Amino acid sequence: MVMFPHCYFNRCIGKYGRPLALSPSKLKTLSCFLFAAKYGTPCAFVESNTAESQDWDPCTAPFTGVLQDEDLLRTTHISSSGTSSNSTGLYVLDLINCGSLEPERTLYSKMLNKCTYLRKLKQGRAIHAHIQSSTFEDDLVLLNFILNMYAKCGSLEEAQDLFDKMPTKDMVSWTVLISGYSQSGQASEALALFPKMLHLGFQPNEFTLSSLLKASGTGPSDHHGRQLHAFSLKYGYDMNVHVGSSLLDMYARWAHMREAKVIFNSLAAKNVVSWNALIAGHARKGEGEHVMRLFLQMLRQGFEPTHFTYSSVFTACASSGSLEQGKWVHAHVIKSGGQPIAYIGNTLIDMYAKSGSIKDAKKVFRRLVKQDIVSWNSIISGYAQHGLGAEALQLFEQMLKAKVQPNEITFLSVLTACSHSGLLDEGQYYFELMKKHKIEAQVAHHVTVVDLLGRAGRLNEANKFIEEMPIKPTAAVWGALLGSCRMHKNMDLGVYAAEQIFELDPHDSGPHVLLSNIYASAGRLSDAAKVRKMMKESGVKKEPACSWVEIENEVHVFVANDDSHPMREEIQRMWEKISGKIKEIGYVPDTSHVLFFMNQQDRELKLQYHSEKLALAFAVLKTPPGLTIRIKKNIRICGDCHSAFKFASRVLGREIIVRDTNRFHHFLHGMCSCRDYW
DNA sequence: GTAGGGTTAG
Repeated sequence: MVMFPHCYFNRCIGKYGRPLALSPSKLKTLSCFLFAAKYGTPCAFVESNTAESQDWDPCTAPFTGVLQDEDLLRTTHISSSGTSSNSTGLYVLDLINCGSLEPERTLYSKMLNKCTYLRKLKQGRAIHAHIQSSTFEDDLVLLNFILNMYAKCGSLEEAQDLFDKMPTKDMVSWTVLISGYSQSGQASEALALFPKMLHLGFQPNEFTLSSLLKASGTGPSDHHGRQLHAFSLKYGYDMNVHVGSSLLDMYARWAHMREAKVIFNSLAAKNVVSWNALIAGHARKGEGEHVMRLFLQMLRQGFEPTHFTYSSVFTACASSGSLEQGKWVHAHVIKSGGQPIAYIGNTLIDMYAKSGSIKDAKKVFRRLVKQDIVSWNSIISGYAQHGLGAEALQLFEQMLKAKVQPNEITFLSVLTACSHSGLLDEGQYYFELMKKHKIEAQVAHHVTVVDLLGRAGRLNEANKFIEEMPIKPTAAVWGALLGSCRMHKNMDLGVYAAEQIFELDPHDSGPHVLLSNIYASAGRLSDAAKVRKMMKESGVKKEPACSWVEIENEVHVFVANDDSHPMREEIQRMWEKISGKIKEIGYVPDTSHVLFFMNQQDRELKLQYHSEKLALAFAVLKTPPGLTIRIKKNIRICGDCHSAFKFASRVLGREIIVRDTNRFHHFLHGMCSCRDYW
């Protein structure tokens, strides 16, 4: 390499345009540039962290970075770990024509790697162009670097193009392309390369297999994954910890947890990734207890959880609503210290919101160093689920002020907030606002608008809205209308909506029950019976209702009419006590939500043992007076329980929070936060 | 020397 004369350092200028004197001592801390490409764009600089004043030689110092900007090049100090900061504040001007330096091959590769890591496609392209006019034009290793740069920067077209034109390819070339497709979500393209490479005589290695397996975890069917599994077994790759982890992750993504577990157990050497993949699989299925068990097991075996682990654990806590467990794990994160809160902050917000503590969710949100789109969406959605519509809308406006671009999820949360708080005008306003932000309304957005109009009693408008939808209405859209018809006792439109649903999704029990209830409350008992019969004949089954409460870190599950609980007699006595007290202050059992063909007494009896009531009675037995009771349900709370809980919050003098599949209900002083919208 | 696996909002 040509020696780089020291006078070139004078071309470096400081932050405010003044020449920057780079004394040998400064060279120790500041970076200086070494190379400028003919085209002016790509530049590398070296960090003199190994330098010792005069002995330091810029030509032999290790490369650690690439200059980033185009014309006026502002260098970003890049530490050897690859993270960047602006600490040097060094500006470099006019690097063009500073010499006819011919870069070394390693220089190209280092620069390409930095472009790849920093996702600098433009600079990468310039380096590619430069290489094409050099003697390294056909260098396989350098071409692989370039290929990797295009693939990682998301330009799969350029990657594929280069791959096709490469005079020779090796396993790395194939793996780079496969992983590129796999990482950019183009699973089918990645998987299609597998037979091609076999055909050309290339044997996938552990790297290739991992990438292919990742693709099959998100691909169109688990068929490819099983094929790859067989291949791994044949060549003994299944024992490799990387391939093994990928295999287990692939099965976990297909929710084949039994197979995932078998692979996990068979792994001689497990690592954090294997644990994370297994935990994430169970977390995706909402198996909270299982996740907690695995997490503890992992700790006991001396593995250090990463932010991936915590994210999955919090996701699991969010879906089971285990506030105590979530808090415990949160404390564990803080105690263990090492985990950057930024990575897991968003899952924490979600966990607290879904476990019923919106206050803690807000606290975490406020403390985040940087609030990104996911943070905002999580907190807005949290407020929406708790029926705090005004607060959710306020946050949304704050988000716009903070110049964070909302996406379709943001708007869905905003619309849900309006729907859960009965804010009709606001809902319509924000639905229109989506167009301004160039976000296309999806089915889910339309559902919330139908819901909003329907609840407000504007059923015909809601129907008209559905008719004029630019996309095909789904069962969920008609379901929103049907629910509103039930609420406002509009039988004709309700029947019409139900018919649409039965065509689109004949196996859902919800609409059948709603329709039969609509008939029943209109006095059309024979029609109601017909719907029930239809349900029975077509094998439509209702999901068994259950509720659960968490007491002292343990989850207790209750099923309707459950008489298997060891404390059932005490629980029943407690409910009777509560029931007596609330009847005194005006509670009247609302039997219209129960099967209409029962007599009044049977209906009341049936209602008494609704799972949420059992859960409430149990919680009252097991917790000190005054403490907030948190109950979770796997279906929506029924009208009678809703009414009973309002009275119960008064006679018990404590807050009861119920999370159902739709939202949160905070019962306090005889009222509910949903203001009877649910 | 270049290639691989694990999170988050609906």
